[in-house]
Amino acid sequence: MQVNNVEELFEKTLQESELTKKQQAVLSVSLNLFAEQGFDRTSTSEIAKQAGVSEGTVFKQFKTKDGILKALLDPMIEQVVPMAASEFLTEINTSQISDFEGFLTYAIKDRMVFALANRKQLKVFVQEIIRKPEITQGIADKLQRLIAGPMGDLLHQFQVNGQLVDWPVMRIARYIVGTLASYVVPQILMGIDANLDVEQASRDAAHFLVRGLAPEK
Amino acid sequence: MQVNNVEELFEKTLQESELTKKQQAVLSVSLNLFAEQGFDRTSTSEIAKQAGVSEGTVFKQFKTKDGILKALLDPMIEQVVPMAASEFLTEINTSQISDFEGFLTYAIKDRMVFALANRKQLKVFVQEIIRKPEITQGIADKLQRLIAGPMGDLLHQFQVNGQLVDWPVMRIARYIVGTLASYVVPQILMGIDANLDVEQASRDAAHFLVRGLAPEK
Amino acid sequence: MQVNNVEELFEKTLQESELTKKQQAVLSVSLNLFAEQGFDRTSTSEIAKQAGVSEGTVFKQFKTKDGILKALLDPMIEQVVPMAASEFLTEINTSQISDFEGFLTYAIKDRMVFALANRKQLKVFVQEIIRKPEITQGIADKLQRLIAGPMGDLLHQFQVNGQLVDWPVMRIARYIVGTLASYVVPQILMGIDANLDVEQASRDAAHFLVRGLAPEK
Amino acid sequence: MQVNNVEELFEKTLQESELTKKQQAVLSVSLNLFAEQGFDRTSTSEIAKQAGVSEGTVFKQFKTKDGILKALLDPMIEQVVPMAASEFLTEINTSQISDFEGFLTYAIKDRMVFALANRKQLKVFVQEIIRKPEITQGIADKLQRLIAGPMGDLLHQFQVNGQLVDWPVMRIARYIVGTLASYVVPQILMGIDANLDVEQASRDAAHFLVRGLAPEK
DNA sequence: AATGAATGAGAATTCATTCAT
DNA sequence: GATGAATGAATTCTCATTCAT
Repeated sequence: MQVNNVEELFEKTLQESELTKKQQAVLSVSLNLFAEQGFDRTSTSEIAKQAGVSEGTVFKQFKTKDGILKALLDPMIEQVVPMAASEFLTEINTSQISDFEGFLTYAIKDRMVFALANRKQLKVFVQEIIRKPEITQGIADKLQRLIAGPMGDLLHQFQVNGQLVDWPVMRIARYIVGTLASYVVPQILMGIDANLDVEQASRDAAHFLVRGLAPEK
Repeated sequence: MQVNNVEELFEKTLQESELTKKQQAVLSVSLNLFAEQGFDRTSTSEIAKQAGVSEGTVFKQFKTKDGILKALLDPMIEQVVPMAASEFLTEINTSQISDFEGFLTYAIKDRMVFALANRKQLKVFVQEIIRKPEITQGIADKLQRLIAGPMGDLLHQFQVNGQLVDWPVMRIARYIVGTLASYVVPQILMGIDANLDVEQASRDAAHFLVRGLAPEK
Repeated sequence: MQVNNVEELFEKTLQESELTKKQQAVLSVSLNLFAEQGFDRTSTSEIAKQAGVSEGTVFKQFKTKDGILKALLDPMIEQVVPMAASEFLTEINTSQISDFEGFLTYAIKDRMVFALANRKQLKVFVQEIIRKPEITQGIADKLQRLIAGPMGDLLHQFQVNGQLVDWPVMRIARYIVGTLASYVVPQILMGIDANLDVEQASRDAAHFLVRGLAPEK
Repeated sequence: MQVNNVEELFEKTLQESELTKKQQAVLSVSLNLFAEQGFDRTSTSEIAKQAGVSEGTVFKQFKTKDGILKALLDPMIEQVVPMAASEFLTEINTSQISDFEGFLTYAIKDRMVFALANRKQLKVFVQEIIRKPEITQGIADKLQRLIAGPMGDLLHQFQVNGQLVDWPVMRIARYIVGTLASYVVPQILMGIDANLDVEQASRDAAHFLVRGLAPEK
């Protein structure tokens, strides 16, 4: 997992798609504009102008303005919760991490990298979440199932191990996510400047969590 | 501090204002619509219709659509950071709280109540923050000054007391805010249903933080 | 006839009217605003604000916005053409002016003073003329009747006298009016600064006209 | 120089532009409506309806209502003063007109034709001048420079020749313009009917001016 | 007579979307 | 696939006017 070159990750994914150069430009420009000024405040004509294509071209591939949004968010959404659940967790198991702090450090670093690599998409995504309550509910359900399911099982293992306090999994998950967010959210909202040392930050966060979540005497 | 009746707090404030009934209705309806569907997706004609007034009336008092937003957020914004700094902190000192966990419990409960009482405004406020980067920067600066200033001094006292780990204040503040947010953000995003037990939640959060932030042996 | 204090002439007329102070203020402010920015670009609320009255008051006396315009122009319109025809011309006869240049000097000076005293009203009036073709036609008819009637008779006398070239009265009137306008129009359009020496200007204009309109050898 | 077919001159210019038929219709209709009822009293929806296009189309090309006005006036404005100064005056010199009356006849006829060919635009232009004092000042400055500069030199030649009275150039220019205006302004204000015999009128005007401006004995 | 909140009919302008070329 | 002129519904905002107090 490389922390570098995270910036161009989206561009590479673009180039591997079947889209023409112009359609790629539309997506790329749209992502930047949506992140900067919001979906509603970005007009399709502005997208066309900045992408150097005609107004018609914007709609040729993506049909509607919402279609562009979907094309931007769908690939990422599938990675947020599911990847956390499947690839990510199995990778955990295979690497035989039985150490809670090690697990936390790894998991937090992984999600930090993901968040930074998809900073703009996440910003757009958060906008959408706020705007559409039905989405919010859907996300909440998925999260709850994740915490109750695979993630819960994992945490439960650490509780049985005597490495994790005996609180409800929901409460534990809350603190983990909150701590992760305290590093990631400012990065997403602020923009470029942010030179977050991911290695250090994930170790710090894990350290704090391990202490706060240690079994009570 | 009353946790109940939080819902009608805004309505009461409205009635004490100098606005006519109709203008109050405009503000009240606007807050709900902005929170539900976002500022950009709410048309002034929809506001007028739901408030039972003419379109002209909407603009008579607030001049522009942004004027309505300002009328909704300004009173609250002045309470977010400053109140945390002045009234709130002095109240802490006068009540002679030398106990870190006590301090945390009180502070967290206070901000939770504030957040729940201003749930809708905060939702609208968050939308604005995301939309206008210049605002974000302003908020960030204020926060940093708060943490470096009064809040930092307070935390430093606890460090000297031997009740708080010797990490940079910024890091400590990060975890406190992150933990608080982990309770409050879902409430803000979800809507009414969520019946958070503020007393219990603030005790839980403070307890977790005290363990995570205890001085290292 | 005083050339001085021409500025306050309208204000004095106002004070002699039966209008209340507030209604006078409405008229006075309206005249200035109409002259500066045009009738259409002046809103009744702006009038109210500048006049220091409520929006309702503006309509109490004058019923409609057009009513204000009418109240401003009517008194002046009755002086433009008719006065030229009646009071003015009879005064000429009684003073026994048989000298063409004397007549011209007097007549031009009289109309110059009138124009300068009613500068703002004339500006508003010209705007109206341009806007409403039906008015234009009415004015044109009146003028033509004046020139064919009393003014024509007068000019004809000078032709019989051998002091005026034997051209159609219409043509002669054209040059007289054009020459007068060449002094007055810039004053009306420009504003205050222009300090026209009415005495000198009327003598100059008359002198030029007498030479141009002298009988051909 | 053809006096006939002046009516369709604007239409021809339109067709030679790069505008689509619909955009041409917008301009053409706008010119007529602005001239008839004034800029402020003409709504963009009325323009759209009469031009047989959608409201969106009106703004696609010209961005704003003022943009339409600009598109109508700009081409003409560049001809009013400058052309009088450059093309026009040089043409005078090359044709070796040393006769003052000949010069006047030519110049007046030229400007009459120009005014009649741009009757509607001039009407709209005059509306603008009255409305925007800052424009008025600009025009006045240009005119003054023209009269002080090339036009003044020319007039001075005639004074040296002994063909022109020894008055200040400003005064002479005033009478020339006033006399020209006395023919042209009624045409502009009245509308179509006016069948002005340009040949005859320019000869008449020049003749009158030559007499009024002859050197004093 | 005066007030000023309220009205509602438009006004200019924007914008996602379509479609003939 | 790409273009860009054209669309028309929707949006924010203005303004003359009314009316209860």
